[in-house]
Amino acid sequence: MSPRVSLCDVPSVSAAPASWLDTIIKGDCVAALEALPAHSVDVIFADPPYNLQLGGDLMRPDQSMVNAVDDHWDQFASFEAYDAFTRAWLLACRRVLKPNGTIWVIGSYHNIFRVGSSLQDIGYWLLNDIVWRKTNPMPNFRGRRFQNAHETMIWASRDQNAKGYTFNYEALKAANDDVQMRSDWLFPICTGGERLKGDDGKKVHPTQKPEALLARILMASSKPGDVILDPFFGSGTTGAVARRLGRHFVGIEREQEYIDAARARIDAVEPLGKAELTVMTGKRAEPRVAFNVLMESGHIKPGEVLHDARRRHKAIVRADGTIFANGQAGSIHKIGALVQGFDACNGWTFWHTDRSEGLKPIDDLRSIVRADMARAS
Amino acid sequence: MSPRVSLCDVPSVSAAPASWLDTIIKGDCVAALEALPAHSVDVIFADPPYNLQLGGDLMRPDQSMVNAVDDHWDQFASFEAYDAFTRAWLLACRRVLKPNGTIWVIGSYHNIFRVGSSLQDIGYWLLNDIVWRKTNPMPNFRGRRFQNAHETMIWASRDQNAKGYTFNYEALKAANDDVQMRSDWLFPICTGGERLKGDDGKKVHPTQKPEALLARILMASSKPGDVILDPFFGSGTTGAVARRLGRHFVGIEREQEYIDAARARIDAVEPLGKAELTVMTGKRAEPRVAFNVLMESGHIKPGEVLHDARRRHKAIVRADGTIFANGQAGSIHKIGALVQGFDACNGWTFWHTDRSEGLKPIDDLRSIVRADMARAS
DNA sequence: CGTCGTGTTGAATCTTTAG
DNA sequence: TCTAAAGATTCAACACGAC
Repeated sequence: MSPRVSLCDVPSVSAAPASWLDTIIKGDCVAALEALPAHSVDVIFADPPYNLQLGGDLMRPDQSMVNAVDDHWDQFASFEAYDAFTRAWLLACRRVLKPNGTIWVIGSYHNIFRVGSSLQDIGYWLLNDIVWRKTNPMPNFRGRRFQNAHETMIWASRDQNAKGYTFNYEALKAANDDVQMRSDWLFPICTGGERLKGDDGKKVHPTQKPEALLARILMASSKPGDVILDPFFGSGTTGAVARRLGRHFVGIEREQEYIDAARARIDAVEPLGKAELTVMTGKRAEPRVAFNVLMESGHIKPGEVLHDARRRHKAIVRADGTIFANGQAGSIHKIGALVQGFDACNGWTFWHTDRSEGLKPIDDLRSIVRADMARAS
Repeated sequence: MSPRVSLCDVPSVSAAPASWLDTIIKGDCVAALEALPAHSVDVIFADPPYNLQLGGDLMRPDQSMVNAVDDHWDQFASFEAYDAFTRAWLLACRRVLKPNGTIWVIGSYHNIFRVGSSLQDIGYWLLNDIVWRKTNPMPNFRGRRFQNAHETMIWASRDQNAKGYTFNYEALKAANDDVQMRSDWLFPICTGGERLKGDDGKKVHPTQKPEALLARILMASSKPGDVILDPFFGSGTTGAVARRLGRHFVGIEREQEYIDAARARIDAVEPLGKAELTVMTGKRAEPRVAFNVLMESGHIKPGEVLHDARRRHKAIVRADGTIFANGQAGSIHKIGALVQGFDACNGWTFWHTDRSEGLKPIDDLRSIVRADMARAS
């Protein structure tokens, strides 16, 4: 845990393990990075402040308050200030990165465009942007925007012409039902037993990342024995996953509270054996097809009339993806319930198209769309 | 199709349709934008050059050549040159945008970070970043990166404090099986019969966007009759979808070949009828009905007791249109908040009448009054 | 031991109108 | 251009107690 190590330009294939390996360095990330040897790190994962720029409090519809990220470390005076901060830590990271090393940075639309531009300006070479799709994101409570259901990660090499960075293409493909791993990943946010909580039962860190996300990142872009650096260590997810996967880690963190929690967490991790390190991960099911998908894919057209199985009721499809009957518009479920006088209805089985083959439930069309999607992917 | 129209600052509610509506303007996009009146456009969709920075030709494993986007319009000498270009057209767009207008920009990791930063620097306010997940993306042939399976769109308002931009939240939600629309969208890329092809059988435009994508964008963020501008019109997907959905369009394009293809394509589009285009709206769009109107119309009488849904609280209606509980009188909202100990409350859904049918929210009475008003008018 | 109902929560740039 | 008031708004998990 001593940040003061002798500077050396050896590409870190030294025999004796460095003293800063598998430790958490307390302090400012730029200063700590500058005390590390150059070209000593294989992969960097960085989860910097997002610069959320929140206004006042936000209330849920039930009048409970949303626990906002309003910590002091997320406050920046301007885009210029945030850019200066971003450039500083990205430059310091680039110095400690091996020539064939890569960096991952995660962010939201508040900051990721600043980060991406800075990466390019500094000389990093973008390899991919990866979308983390959340299975269970927070809703948009006011109904004035789309639900913010993803975050973006940028994967970049140190230089445009960097050769030989690690990318375990074959392993990823094998783990992904023998098709290459895409740039959109589906994971739940970190909740339940994985989420670190203090004695008061409250979450230790406001933005703890799920281990599954880090596991895929490290399995994809590093090898056992590699050195993984996280300049915004927080609750230590990067360290915990690195240790479990047989990688070395270096964390940098300013807050003692986070350091203590991270160290205890990492100490409790049982590293996997060599055999188990081969491969993991897999595809998550995602069969949901909403009614608008049927329209957008051309299987149902605006103006078409839908019937129930006995032709007692009918409804007209509109371009916005709602259907119209009895003077009211709404979802296939709502209108299905309305015309029957019920509280609820499964519109997929209730409503039918009436074409040359006769009445067919619209659920049949959904099956076709699902088959198309499966064949295409 | 005359780019030279007289400059006017009228907010475009002029009686006679402007001559540039539903036309394709030939020329440089910044010059053409500067010839349009200020504050005249509701929604902009822009698909700018991606600045792809491709090195040499890309070969598939079978040594066939990938038909990369290497047109001259996609060549920029440096990030600085691309940024200057980006700022210029984004500034010109901002001038023609109505105060409550919004802009969509689509891009890939090559350019979207430059675009997003420029949007923020210029003063646009980011509303969402939307991920277009492709069901059938091009594979990564080299196996050195993740399959690039998505593109990113940024949705932004003209200013941070812009009020009243169009977002058809309720319709999107209804079409999405009654859950709010997320920021990750799944669509196939444009292929098959939809893809414009020349006499030689080759695709007319290298990056033709699918109509389904534009349809969701326009259904989400515009109304029938709105003006939709596309400064990089290309093969005219924006115009074709706008026409079909009953919106006006303005396209700007430099290449005569694209203009010809787009015009023929748009001319063949059959606009949908008014009924199919009606968008489902929620309570926000309903005329305001104050509580005292319920009393004046006899739907609620002074002295009646209101309850919350679980009969935990009650209040008495007074002749002046206030209600009384816990020793205080005030609006249905204020007293609803008071009895619950909250800062705010929607009294329309909180308070219920208790008559022969049991508890019913007073919002139901408001619906009846609205229906009466509609019938009378 | 389940099931059901209730309550809590997560990186959030989250309203509109009248006066 | 202010402020105050009206009024609109949530999805997937998890935890916990009751039964």
